[in-house]
Amino acid sequence: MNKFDHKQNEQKWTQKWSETGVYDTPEIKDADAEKMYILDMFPYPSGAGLHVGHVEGYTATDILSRYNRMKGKHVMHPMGWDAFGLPSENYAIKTGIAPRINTDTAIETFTKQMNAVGLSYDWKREIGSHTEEYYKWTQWFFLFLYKKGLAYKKEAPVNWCESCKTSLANEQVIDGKCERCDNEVMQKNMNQWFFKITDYADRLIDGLKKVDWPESTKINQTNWIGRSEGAEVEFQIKNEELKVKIFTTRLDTIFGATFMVISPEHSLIKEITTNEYKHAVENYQNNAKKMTELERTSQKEKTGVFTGSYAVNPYNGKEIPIWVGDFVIATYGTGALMAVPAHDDRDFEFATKFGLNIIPVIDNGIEKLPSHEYGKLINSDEYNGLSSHDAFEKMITKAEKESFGNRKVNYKLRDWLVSRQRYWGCPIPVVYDPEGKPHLVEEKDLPVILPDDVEFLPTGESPLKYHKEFHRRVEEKYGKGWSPEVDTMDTFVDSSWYFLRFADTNNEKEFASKEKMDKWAPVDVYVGGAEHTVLHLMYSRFFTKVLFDNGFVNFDEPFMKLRHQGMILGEDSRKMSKRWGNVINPLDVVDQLGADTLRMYEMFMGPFDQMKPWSTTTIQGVRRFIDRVWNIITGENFIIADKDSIQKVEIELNKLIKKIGEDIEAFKFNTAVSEFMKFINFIEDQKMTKDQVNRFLLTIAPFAPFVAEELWFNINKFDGEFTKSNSIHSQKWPSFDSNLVQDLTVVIGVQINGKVRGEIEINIDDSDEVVKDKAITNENVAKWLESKEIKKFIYVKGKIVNIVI
RNA sequence: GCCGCGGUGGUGGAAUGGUAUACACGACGGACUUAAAAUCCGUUGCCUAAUAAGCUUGAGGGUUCGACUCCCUCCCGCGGCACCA
Repeated sequence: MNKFDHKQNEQKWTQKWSETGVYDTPEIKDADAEKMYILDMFPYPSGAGLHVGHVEGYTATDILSRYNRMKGKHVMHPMGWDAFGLPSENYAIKTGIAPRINTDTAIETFTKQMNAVGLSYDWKREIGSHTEEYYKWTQWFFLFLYKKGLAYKKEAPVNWCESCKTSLANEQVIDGKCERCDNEVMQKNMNQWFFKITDYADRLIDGLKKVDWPESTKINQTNWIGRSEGAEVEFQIKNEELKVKIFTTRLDTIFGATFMVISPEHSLIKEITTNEYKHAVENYQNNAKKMTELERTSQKEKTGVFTGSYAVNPYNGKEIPIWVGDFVIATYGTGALMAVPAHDDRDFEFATKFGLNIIPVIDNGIEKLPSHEYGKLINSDEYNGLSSHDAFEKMITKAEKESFGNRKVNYKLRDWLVSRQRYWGCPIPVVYDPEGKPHLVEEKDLPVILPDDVEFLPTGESPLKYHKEFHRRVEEKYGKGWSPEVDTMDTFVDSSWYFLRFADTNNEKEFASKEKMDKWAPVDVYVGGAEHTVLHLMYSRFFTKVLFDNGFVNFDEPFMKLRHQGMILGEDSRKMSKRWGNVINPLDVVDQLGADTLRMYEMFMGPFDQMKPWSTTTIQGVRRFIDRVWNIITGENFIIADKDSIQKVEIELNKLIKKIGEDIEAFKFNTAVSEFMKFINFIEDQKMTKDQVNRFLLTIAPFAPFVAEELWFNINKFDGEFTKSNSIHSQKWPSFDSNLVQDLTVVIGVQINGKVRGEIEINIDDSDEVVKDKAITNENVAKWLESKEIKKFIYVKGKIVNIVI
């Protein structure tokens, strides 16, 4: 058996495709031409190079892109680099190699590897978030958001690792610990820049209705935003002019409020604490301050201290003690809550520990307290007997009328902190005057250039702080005493708009022209890992909505259809990692078995979005399949003259073409590959016409572009000259004849009382009577029917017969 | 704890109301070979002498002529959020 020479062919075709521009994005001149924007989440170019997980997602979008090009759509399928980021900076600290140098090296490697896998990117549209041409516009977005009132600076607590001497992003805090050194993360107040994403909370929830995304991703985002509807109610402090405001979603339970708890950071603590309890409260506050987030949330028991003060319930005038407890979160709601121990777990725990009253006020048929279900009110004076819902309405009406409360919606979502005390990121386009007041850099002066020659000092502070030229630039322009912002932006800012830049990569006047964005955006199909279900996807949606509101784009959701690839595990079913020694390098696979094999194997492994382990034996089977395709088609006398078209082959080929098209569109690549295998099993002892072979090759071309191109070229010759227009990847997707894909005769099962007892061959148009006759006279069926009465006869057309006896 | 996804042969999986186990891997038997590899042919859910009967989609119940598929209860695994009032 001959083998497909993957090494020689892959090298040859990669070069020819690139030279002839087979994958260039077409210019849309014809306004009616249907466009298709297919995008992968752009990768961080790490020194480790491409891994098999990348290849899975990229192969899927590649198949989709090739298929849609063949379907005559104008496809844009670009690739770029999310190049700023911490790993490169850490590597630089360790080795002294500047981030720009190791990043560019990694990009070169990635590009080579992607080409080796046969990915059909339009490299003419390549972008990198670390280039001046790109980050000029990232800075422009900062100015834009500021001008729209959506960027502001304030002092706020940030995650701080004392050992690394740096602030950390939320996503770099794993279970309360620093991801790099495993030290517990502290909260530290710093003056930081924020984007006001909370203004868009409701629209970020509502917009999810109109996109085709995995349900779990939508739910994750909705939960992250954490909208909850309730009420704010003010409680008067007994014997004081002060009021404490609480937030509750269960106003209906307010008659069951037997105490109040406020967070240790609450601003009123000083004023309401009585002398008797002052010492204890201050102690408690100091303790809370010292604790890390992790210590505070992982305490087994509730803790708290009494302030000595009482709050007056506005509904019944009852006085309830005010406690301080660290389970109350200062930044959520009002930082104070009314505790209803009969109907809330935490309040119940707290009340039990400190011997506070527990009064049930909801009858929901559950004996055991605490009970959360809604029900009818009890122990609630004039509200007794009302449903929870009606009571809420009546109570809120009273509160609004007497102005001690109002309806309120709260969100878990916080504004987006974008300042990072790091070097390898996009500089924030802000300068400070001698008084320390911030001023925006003017648009015409962008970009604020990130210097390359920084020193990495062991202090952990932003290296830009000590870069003399970076400061001198500002003083020269603005005057003595002026200084630059030395923090850089979160890399998620870079990736919040990159998909728009692809539409117009060389634009020097705008981040992208409206005309080109209208043509290409939004992204039609977006593929990437499930680890981005919240942050990147939500930030991009936020940016898009701001642009929509300001007339830059005519859509307000950036990614219409989204799919996540499942993680590929090591052969031992563990996550691939150096530690387990189970890492598969896709380039080794390309070298040994070829790119077509790697691509088809990764598609064959299982459902696209599911986690699945690598198998070095199963992939051999896929290589065998590629070799069989090669052997059969190059075999002597396999291809027969056109006039002798074989009907049997024609039917199977038409079915194949139909099924593959459907599977690609449904992201069911695993079943598509098995269909190809079935077809090859079938065709082995058949012959095909040249036209049939061509149509088969066209169908498999998106999956195995190298072997398909080689066979296509060998069969069709083209006078030995390869051009863009005679590439198999420039051809039309074959059509199928719907009359041929419908079987005329089928074999169906005959069941008796639901158990299959025999099978019969029927004509698809056979009448019920004919089928019944065939069924009951069938040998295997007849013996079960002897001396039995047929109670019911069911025939589902072309599917099954069931006889009830 | 809450929310979501999943559980099918020895293994990855197919089938989303109609013949469960397609396709592939592995295993076993055979051909070719001095031999091995490669390749090719056959068998392969369990039980069984059997191509007979019976059993089988995490467990139990229900709806239906018919359930991997729909409904209820429970168990297990994975992911996300997590003292959010």
